[in-house]
Amino acid sequence: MSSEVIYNRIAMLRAERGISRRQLAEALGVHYQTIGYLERGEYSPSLHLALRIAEHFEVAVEVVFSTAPFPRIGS
Amino acid sequence: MSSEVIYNRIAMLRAERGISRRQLAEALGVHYQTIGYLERGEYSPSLHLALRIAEHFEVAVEVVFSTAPFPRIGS
DNA sequence: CAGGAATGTAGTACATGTACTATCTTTCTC
DNA sequence: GAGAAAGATAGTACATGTACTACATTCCTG
Repeated sequence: MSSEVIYNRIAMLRAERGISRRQLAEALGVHYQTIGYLERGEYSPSLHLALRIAEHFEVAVEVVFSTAPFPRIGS
Repeated sequence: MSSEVIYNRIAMLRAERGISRRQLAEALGVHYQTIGYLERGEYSPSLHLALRIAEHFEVAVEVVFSTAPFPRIGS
């Protein structure tokens, strides 16, 4: 029961960098559908994958993932 | 195959604060054996648990977990 | 219109994370 | 020495994360 929702900004970070899910998946070495599942919130990644995603975007884990919803862009 | 090793400093943080595994487990709402498994490296936590652990110790996720081994105390 | 790129949906299969119980050591303290 | 506290080991059961395949949809471009 580790079932609380985790919010993420993968889609935003991806949009910001202008890369597709497939490109991100390839860079991370995971299946491209896995990125889709994460962005849609169907489940949250393992810690290992989360660390690699944050590392790939060169940000802290908390910048990408949070137990609380991220604020909208206009603060 | 999210099977790469993740290192953690849970035992150190716990020692620093002088709390037992059971106390930490209780504070986090997980089974005390789960903390044991994590400290022994038998597996790494879910992202949700990792976020809660970092939050509990009031540090960033990367302070507690890393894909690379943590340096020993005498740097 | 044909075709490709990006995304969504559906479903199977397998590995891993977590809970839980029980038993064992070791260490500390009375 | 008895008992408690902390930790280790072993094993079962179940939920979730990831891979993978196939197909549908939308949008863009030649």
